[in-house]
Amino acid sequence: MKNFRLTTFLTSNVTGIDNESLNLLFDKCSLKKYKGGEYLIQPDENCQHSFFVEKGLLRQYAIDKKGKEHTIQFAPEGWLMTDRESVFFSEPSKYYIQAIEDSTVLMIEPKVFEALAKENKSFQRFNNRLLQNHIRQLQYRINLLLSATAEERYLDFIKTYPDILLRVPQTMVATYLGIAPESLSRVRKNLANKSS
Amino acid sequence: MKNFRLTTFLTSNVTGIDNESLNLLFDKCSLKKYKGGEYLIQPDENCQHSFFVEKGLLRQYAIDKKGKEHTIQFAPEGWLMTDRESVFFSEPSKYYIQAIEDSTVLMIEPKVFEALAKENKSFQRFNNRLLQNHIRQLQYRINLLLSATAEERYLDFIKTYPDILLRVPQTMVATYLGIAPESLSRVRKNLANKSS
DNA sequence: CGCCGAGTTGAACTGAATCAAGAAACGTGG
DNA sequence: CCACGTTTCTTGATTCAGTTCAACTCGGCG
Repeated sequence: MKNFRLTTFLTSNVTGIDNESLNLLFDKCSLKKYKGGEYLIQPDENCQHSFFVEKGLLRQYAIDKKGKEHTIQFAPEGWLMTDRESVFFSEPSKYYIQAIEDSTVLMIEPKVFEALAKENKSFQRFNNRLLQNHIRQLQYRINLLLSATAEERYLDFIKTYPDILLRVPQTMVATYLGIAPESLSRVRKNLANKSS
Repeated sequence: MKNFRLTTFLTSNVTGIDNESLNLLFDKCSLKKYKGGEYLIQPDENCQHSFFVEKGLLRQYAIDKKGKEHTIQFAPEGWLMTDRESVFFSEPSKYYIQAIEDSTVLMIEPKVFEALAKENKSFQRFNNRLLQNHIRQLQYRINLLLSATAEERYLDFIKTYPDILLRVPQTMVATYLGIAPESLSRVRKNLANKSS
C-alpha cells in the first residue's frame, strides 16, 4: 500500500480500521493533480466528492452579487475539504474550490465513506466528530465576525493558521477575514509600528 | 402516550421508529417549565442536555469582552436547541441559553440519543442530517455576514424567520444580525419610507 | 529592459457605532 | 382603571472603522 497521508489520517483517528477497509477505500478513490489556479469545482456544478489534500493547498470561495470574493476556508495537505451542501443535499454548488498551489488530491466518493461508516462503528463516530468539529469552528467564526474588529480577526487568523498565512496571497486572507485588501495592508502596517 | 410535539417531530422524520423506542425516550426525558427570562444554562456550566422546545421560545447568546450580547440562535416550539460544543466535547459552555417567553422544554440526555441512534439506522441518518443542515445554515450566515449590509441582513431575517421576528424584542434581533439596536431602528425606518 | 500582478499609501467618503436625550409601550400595584 | 416606574424604541449629532478609488512602489520574470 502506498504511504498516503490519508492512511495516517485514518489510522490515527479511527481505532480498529484494518488494511482491508483501507484498500477498499483506496481502490475506489482516484488521485488527481491540479496546477495552481485550477478549479476542482465551480458554481452550478454538482460536487460529487470529498477532497483529501495529499499535497498542496486548496481554498473554497464564493462570489457575491457585487462581484466580491469571500473565502469560506483553506485546506492544506492532511485536510479534508468538501462542499457538504452540494454533496449531502445533491444541490448544485454555490462555490469555487480552487488549487492555490500545485496540488495532489484524493477524490473520495461519499458512497465509499458511507459504506465504511456502516461496517465500522469507530469510523462512524469519527465522521460524527468531524461534523461536530466543523460546527464548532463555524460558530467560532460567526462569533468573531459579530464581535471582533478587523485587527482582532487578523490576529486570530495568524494564531490559528500561521502556516497558511505564509502560503496564500494577502488578498485571499483579506477575503477570508471579510475586509478589503487595502484594509488588511493597513492593519499589518499598524501592528508593525506598534511592536517596534 | 402524551401528545408531545417531539413525537410528531420524530415520527415524521424518522421512518420506522416504534412506540417502544419513543416510550423509552420519553421515560428518560424530563419536562421542565421556565418563566420568560430564566436561564437553562449559563457560561462555565456544562451543558448536559439537548432542549426540545414544546412551547415557548429560547435563545442562545454570548457576551463578548466588551460586554456586548451576540445571539447565536433562536428556537421556537418544535425546534431542538443545544450547545453542541459543550455537550459533545464535554467542555464548559461559553453561552447563555435563556427562555424568552414562558416555555416548556423537554430535557433530552445525549446518551438516550446515542442509544436510539445505535439501534435505529433511520434515526442515525436523521441525526446526521440535522448536523449537515446545521452546517449549511451556519455557512449561509457567515456568507451573509461577509457580504451583506445591515439592511440586507435584516431583510433576510424577515424572510427566513417571520414568526420569530414578531415574538422577540428588536434589540435581540439586532444582536443576532450583528448591528447596534439604534442602527436596526434606522434600517426599519428607512425601509418604511421606501415602501410608502 | 519593460511589463505585470501584488502590495502599499493617501484622500475622500460612507455605513454603522456611539452617546445622549426623548417618546412609546408595558406591566404592576394601588 | 389610572399612575408609576421600567424597559424598549426612536431620533439627532458626532465619531470612527473600514471602503473606495486612484496613484505609486516593488519584486519577479519573460
